[in-house]
Amino acid sequence: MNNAPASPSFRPLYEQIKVLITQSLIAGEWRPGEAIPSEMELAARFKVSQGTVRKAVDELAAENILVRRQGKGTYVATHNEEHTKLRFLRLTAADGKKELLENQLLECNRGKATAEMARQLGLKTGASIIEVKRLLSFSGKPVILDHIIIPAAPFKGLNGSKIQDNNGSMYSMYETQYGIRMVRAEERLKAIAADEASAQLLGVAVGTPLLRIERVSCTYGDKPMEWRLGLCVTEEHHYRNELE
Amino acid sequence: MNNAPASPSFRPLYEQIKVLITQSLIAGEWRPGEAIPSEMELAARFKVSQGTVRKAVDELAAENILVRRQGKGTYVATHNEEHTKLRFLRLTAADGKKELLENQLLECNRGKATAEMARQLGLKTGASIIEVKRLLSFSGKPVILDHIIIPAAPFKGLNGSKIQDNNGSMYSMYETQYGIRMVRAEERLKAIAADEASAQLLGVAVGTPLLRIERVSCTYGDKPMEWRLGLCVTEEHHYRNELE
DNA sequence: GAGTGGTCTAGACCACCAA
DNA sequence: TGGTGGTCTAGACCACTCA
Repeated sequence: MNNAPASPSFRPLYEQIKVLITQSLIAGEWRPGEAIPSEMELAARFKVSQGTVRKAVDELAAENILVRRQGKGTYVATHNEEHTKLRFLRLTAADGKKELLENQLLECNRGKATAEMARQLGLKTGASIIEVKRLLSFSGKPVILDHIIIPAAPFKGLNGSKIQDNNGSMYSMYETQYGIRMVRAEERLKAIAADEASAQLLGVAVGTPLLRIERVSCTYGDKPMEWRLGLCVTEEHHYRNELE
Repeated sequence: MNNAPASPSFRPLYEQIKVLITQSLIAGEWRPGEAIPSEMELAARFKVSQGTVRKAVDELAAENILVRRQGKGTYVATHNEEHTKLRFLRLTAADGKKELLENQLLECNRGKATAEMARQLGLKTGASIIEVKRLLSFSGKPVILDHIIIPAAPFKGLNGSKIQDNNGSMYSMYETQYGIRMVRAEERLKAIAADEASAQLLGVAVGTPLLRIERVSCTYGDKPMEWRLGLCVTEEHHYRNELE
């Protein structure tokens, strides 16, 4: 119905629709795993043509924020399903075999954000945080030692048992317990030598080369919500990456 | 003009157009950096509407195979321009500063593919290959020790001086000298300890943890064309990655 | 069969670029 | 000023899912 691109703010209509849909996701109007309204309904709601909604949804689907299912509808993407559960876990066995993943919780404490951590997570220095340490094992062998920090405010009441429930997927837990979905993450990888504490937990010799993965994960609107440091034994595993 | 999806092979028209465009790229009809025909011309050539061509080109642009420039035309993507030159190089300084990159050629030999290498590159065991070893330095400090293997057939006449010419970018050289563009790559990362030879060349102590990057790069049609093993000192650098 | 997303078309107008 | 890609619309028909 709106024939010309809106003159005041010159951004394409479909980008404005994208923003509106994202805002509804932030507001929790549709939770992870739920269906959003059909293209026709959205078109009516935003007073644009179906094609414009389609382009907005196409891009959100390309960003793994929505999932289209032909004949059924468009859904809010989730880390819960088998296929997408470990989407951010790039570590696989060298021989490509599928492995059983075990999760051992080591610590779960409250604390205050350091200046550096506050900067990473967009908080104020000294803000309340939750700190988790855990050990992930593949087929019984320790492989990843994780140190995870999240702001306490959005994750009220989080404790060790909630983490244990979701068979090791923190992202799955964030979604089902708090409706918070991580849509993007940035990682920095380095090779380091295992120190005494890490070596003992991972069952390797001190000085063993480890892959150090530092990750900041963001929810809708690129808002950082989790900082994570993983130390990985890469003797029998490697980190897969695709460049395009 | 074609109102119904073609009945014999049921694939969307725009996918067929994508294939046709890709074939022209393989055939070298348009070389890296050149403009391809306008959307209207392509639509006429393939006897479809402009919108269908647009969708095909959109996807090829999303895959970094084509580049659209509003008001000018659509171009074959390249590794030559400043912005895209080091697209596959994910290593950056820890402090984010820009650095001067130097390239020191160590070896450039002909050889025969081992069974494993032949498998990786889609060749027959014993096929002729070219083997390159080089050292990349950032601001004078050695950082990456590369071992590169490519099939000899498509790269006739390649030698050390051609590698030196393109200020260290092999991909740039492949394009300008042979019209072969790498569009995709798959990497496997591990942490290993520096052996004697690597340690000496990289100027670190034996046993220093190194980031080991194994990469297979593919040209149009996902045809593998280069295998590469990089050993990286990550004391002052890290490998950046974005997960979506 | 009704409803959803998926494809294709045709035509209008806008923004950008170069001559 | 003319050509290019970019946006938006409207309508037709196809493919898939489910009741």
